[in-house]
Amino acid sequence: MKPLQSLRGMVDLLPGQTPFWQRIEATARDHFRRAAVEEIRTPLLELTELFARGIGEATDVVGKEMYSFEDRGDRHCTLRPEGTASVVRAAIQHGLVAQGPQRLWYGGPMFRYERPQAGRQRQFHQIGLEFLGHADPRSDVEAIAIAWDLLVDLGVDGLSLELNSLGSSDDRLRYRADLVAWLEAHRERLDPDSQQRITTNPLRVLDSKNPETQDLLAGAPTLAEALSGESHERFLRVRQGLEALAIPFTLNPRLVRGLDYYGHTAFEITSSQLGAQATVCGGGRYDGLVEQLGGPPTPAVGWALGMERLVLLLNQAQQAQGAEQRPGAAPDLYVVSRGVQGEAHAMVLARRCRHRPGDPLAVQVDLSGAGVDKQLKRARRSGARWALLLGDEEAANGTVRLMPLHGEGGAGSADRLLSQAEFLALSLDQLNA
RNA sequence: GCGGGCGUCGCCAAGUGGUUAAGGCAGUGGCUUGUGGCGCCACCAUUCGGGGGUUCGAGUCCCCUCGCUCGCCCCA
Repeated sequence: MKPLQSLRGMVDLLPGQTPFWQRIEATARDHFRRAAVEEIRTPLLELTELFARGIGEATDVVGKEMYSFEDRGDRHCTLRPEGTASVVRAAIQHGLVAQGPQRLWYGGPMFRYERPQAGRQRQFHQIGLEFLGHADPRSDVEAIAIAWDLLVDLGVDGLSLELNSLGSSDDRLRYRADLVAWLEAHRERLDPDSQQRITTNPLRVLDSKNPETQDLLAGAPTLAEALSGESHERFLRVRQGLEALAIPFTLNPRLVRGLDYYGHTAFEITSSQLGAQATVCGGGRYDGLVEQLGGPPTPAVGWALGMERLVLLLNQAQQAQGAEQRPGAAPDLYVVSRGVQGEAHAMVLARRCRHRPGDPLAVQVDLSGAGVDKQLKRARRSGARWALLLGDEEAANGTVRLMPLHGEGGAGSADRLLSQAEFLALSLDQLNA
């Protein structure tokens, strides 16, 4: 029988990798706590309509990337492709937005049916932040600052923050008309992809990777020129806020986000050290979404960061430092035993060590029944700091042999014969002595 | 959905038409029924992702398929 494999684009996280994930999660939690942001957890499965209405029918995410199916009650269900729509739905459903501004974060798996490549999988993980009910440009600044500080704290370098303003929906409508007219006038000189997008999503043409198209675009009307005085003023205040916090950014007038709900501030944090999928964190303002999903008019801003891409960067950073990979769950103590009495004794002592008051120890018991030298070899490889040797003699007279595993160590010279009670009473410092 | 590259043991990896599929790491057993990063010995792929074809003969050539990977599109 052939062994089964995971589904394409669905990735197992093996023990060698999980410490990176735990570190990111712990750091994120800490930053959110310090910024008074509360966690919200929503279902992985939602009605398809939520995403269709929230993200936009015409977007790629909704048009071709959703994991959708009908359940046994003929409901149209979709595995969430992003977090914002669900969070907004939950906040409306439970009256959160009616209770005043909300500062929320979430984390977990998202699903998009795309061709996997570096930094992109079908099941991937995001951590996201959503501020609901704040219109002030300072909320944009704070949201971005939290993301920036988190990434910096994780030790990721080579990051850059790119910023743009998409203006109000009126601004965009006006600009869109101007842009389409201009693009139509230059249609023959555009690459085929961009020609397509004149009708499907003209703003995206600005983002084209075709060099000739980019050259041509130098003469196109810009979004910045199309901003109303009010939008312009708002964007200025966001920029000033970031400058006041000494968070470096570059203006990118071509930055256009792919989900329909974004307006005004849009930003991405990218890394030069990733492949083609260089965006680590992306977000912006989405003032119309809450109302569009049936809630009261509520301004909002948020972002999401891609865990896999962050893990990629942390891996690279570690390799660059040549850091040695230590077992993630190395025990303090490795218990080696021999003989019927000794083995029984080992189980009892291991449990006492794990549950002793004061300094509980992380203990691994060798369960192989192999010879003592084999067990000691494994003890060393486990990364444990000490080994405990237990045989029938020790079991009979209530003693243990304690052996430090790292450091110089001559043959057998360093092990200590202790009574059980003495051993259990040793503090971590005394163990090292 | 569209391109490019790749698929030999858990991991790394030789081998490019002629059979006995190297080697290293890890693993298991032993030398050693109780003592340290070793060392030595043994075991560890009837089979080269899968299927079909060409050939006297295929891991090696051809076709199909699956998977991985990088890129496009798009996004975190």
